[in-house]
Amino acid sequence: MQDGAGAGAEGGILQTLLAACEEQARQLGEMIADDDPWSRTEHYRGAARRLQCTLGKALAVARAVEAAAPASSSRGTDSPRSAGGTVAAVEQAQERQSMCNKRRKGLPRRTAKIRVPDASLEVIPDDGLSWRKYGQKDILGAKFPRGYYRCTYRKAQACAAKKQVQRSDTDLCVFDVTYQGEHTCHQKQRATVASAAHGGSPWLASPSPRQKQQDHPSMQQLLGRMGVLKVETAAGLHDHDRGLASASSFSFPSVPPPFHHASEVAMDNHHTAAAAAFSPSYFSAAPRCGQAVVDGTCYDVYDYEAPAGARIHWAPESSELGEVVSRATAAPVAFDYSSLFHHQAELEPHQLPFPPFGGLPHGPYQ
DNA sequence: GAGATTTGACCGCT
DNA sequence: AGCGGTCAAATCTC
Repeated sequence: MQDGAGAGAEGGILQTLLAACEEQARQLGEMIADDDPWSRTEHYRGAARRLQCTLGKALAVARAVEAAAPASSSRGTDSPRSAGGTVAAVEQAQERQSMCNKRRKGLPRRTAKIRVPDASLEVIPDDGLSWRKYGQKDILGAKFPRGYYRCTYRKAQACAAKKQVQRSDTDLCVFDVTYQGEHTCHQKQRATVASAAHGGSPWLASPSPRQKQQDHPSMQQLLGRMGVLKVETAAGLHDHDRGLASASSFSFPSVPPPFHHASEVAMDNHHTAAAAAFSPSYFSAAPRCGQAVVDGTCYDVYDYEAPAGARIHWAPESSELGEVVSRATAAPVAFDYSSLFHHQAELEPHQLPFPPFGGLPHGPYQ
């Protein structure tokens, strides 16, 4: 392992830069939390630019560190990057736990981080699929237990899909959701959502899951309310109609990382000042791939793992910050959400931690 | 009573 | 040996 003074100095710089990123991201979050999100576009843009500037510096340092590190850096052992900053350290600790799980099972795993605005909330958005809890475990080093879920139709339709839900230690508003295996069942996701509106489907362990399901809109419900998708980029605004057809043409332009895009989703419901942003960003080792704010409830969706071959270039197998940064910098990509739906052989829509916009006219969601 | 959740015990991997 | 993942009986909710 490279442990030279140069790498150490770069690690210190990286730590400083990432700390600045964290602060700027926090400021951006505070702006978003303000009352009138629609009149603060310029503030968002300014904050995003500052964040982009700082992240650009951090990326340059990370690239240098990555270039200096051996190609075969192990993920399970200590690496020089691990001392590079608090974010990286936390992510690496999470990665260690995750890798322990990966070694156990060969099934593909995808991890999403879902943010809720209120740390007191005990449930996270329903993903539209029906899950049954089969276990809960206290995880070493984790403040919160991990819940184990599998598809409700495991026996009826031999569906092997599973997921694990664990609240983040560092941010009570964040839930780490790990999906494992694929849904081979034919459960009607949208129907599930409809049933949730009438009493809910079980999703998370909570004192009264059936009751609480009514109190929080599912991601499917959130997206179902979306009328117009306004994608705001540095070049301006683009409107997209709802539905799969739009999702198919929903492709962000290629811009230099780290702050590729900022987008907003307008809702057709007047009384819900709702906005959603989709911005693959790199201020976290787990890039956010989606966010929705509905009825004052904000949901961030991250995804930092993907099945091999899936066109999620910012989702390396290892979520070590250094690797994320390196790949993102070395090969800037146009994040193409449509690829998630086009390449079904590689990544089925129902494998996603959240449903496609407006649902699917065909396929597993029917 | 059916179906879902809880929870302690067990299994298997590292 | 320690830990994460799963099982299954007990319990809960509707």
